[in-house]
Amino acid sequence: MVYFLYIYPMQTKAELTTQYILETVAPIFNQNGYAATSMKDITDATGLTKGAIYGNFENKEQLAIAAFRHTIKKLMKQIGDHLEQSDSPKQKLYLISDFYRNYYNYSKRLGGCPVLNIGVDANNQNTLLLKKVRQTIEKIQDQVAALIEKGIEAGEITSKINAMTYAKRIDSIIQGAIFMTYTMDDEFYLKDATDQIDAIITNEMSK
Amino acid sequence: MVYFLYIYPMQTKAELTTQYILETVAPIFNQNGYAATSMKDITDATGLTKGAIYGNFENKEQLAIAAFRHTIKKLMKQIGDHLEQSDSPKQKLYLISDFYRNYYNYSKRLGGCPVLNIGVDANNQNTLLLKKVRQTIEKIQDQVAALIEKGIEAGEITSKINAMTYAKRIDSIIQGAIFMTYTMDDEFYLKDATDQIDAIITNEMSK
DNA sequence: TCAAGAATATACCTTTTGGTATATTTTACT
DNA sequence: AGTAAAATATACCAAAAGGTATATTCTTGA
Repeated sequence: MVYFLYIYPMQTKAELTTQYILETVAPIFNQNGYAATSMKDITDATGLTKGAIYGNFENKEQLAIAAFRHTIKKLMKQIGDHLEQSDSPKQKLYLISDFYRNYYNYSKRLGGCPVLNIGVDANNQNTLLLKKVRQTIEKIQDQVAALIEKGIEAGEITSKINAMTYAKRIDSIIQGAIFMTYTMDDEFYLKDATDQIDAIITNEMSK
Repeated sequence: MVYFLYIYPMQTKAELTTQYILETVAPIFNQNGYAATSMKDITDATGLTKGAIYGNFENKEQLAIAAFRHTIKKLMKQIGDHLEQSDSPKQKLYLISDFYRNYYNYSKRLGGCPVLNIGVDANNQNTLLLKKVRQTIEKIQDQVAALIEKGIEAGEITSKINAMTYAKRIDSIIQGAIFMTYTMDDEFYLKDATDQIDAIITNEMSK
């Protein structure tokens, strides 16, 4: 019995199993969608039985929700880490653009863009999941808008623009480029869109 | 027997049934996605039995493909009709923007945007359906690019821009706005995006 | 109007679905 | 080390899935 191993992580074996299930299952739900993912897909991928899955999650829907949250958490952390390269709000805006420039390769590991995939999949299908997607989009937009506001306060960005309008506009452009890049399997869209966003920051938002 | 009734439409009763099935089923597939639409959903919605459905379509997949084509045909006709309001290529570009400005209300009747919904749904799921979506996107972009080229020839649009680049950029912006409008149930995105496209036509594309 | 052929309905099949009760194993703490 | 509790596996369930063979009904053209 190696007791000390359990002291620092403060995780029981069961909690690790829950995390393992989410890590394994999240990309599958993201890629296939809710209805197209069966419990057999899940047991096959994890190597666990239904007993184990249903011991950790109430049902398929709750598992899908937890899986989405797991992916979003990872994604948000990744973006946050990327933004630490600069302290300037304006530079952080460029860094957001920079993050999405290479988003195709990165998000493939997640099973695609969770916001796009689950957003479309849940629309008119799963109310709870759609709610989570909306919360995520709102959170991202709030953060971008806050960054713009900070830039205005810092004198880097012109006060003539409306922060939330630009946050929504940038978000919308990025989501469109993600959809096009995936559907056409062509990175042109993400490269071009991020170029355009850079131009917006430089030409419209800068003082 | 009212023979003349069948002279002009040149459609047998069976052909009308096929059309009726597609008209009824297309919005369901579009809204729910392929996997989440069951044959029971289809028989319930049409009031027909499996015998009738499978008499008219080989299987569920072929029905879904035919349904997608049916919706796209309707959509493309609608756009084409809308563009007839002007002969000027540049004005036609404004009309495309104008069409998508009110796309939320219009596309709801189709069960959502077929390009977005089926595009995301078919990605990594259904090869044939994804192929059809790609063909549709390419067709739309080719038409927009052709319009820009014509505008350049007519001296309405500057020859400095690359037609296909702008066609893809506009398409990507629109798809993003459609996704955001549906997911957030907020027409701001489509209104703002079409405003931005108008600005691009006026400020970047005009001579 | 009637017969042949086409279209549709009925009844059924196998497989898979999400989910669960219970048996077994593993974990964690004294 | 032993035991209670927690976690996981096994075996099963009813319902729903996509699909089909066959019976029935409807269309069509002579």
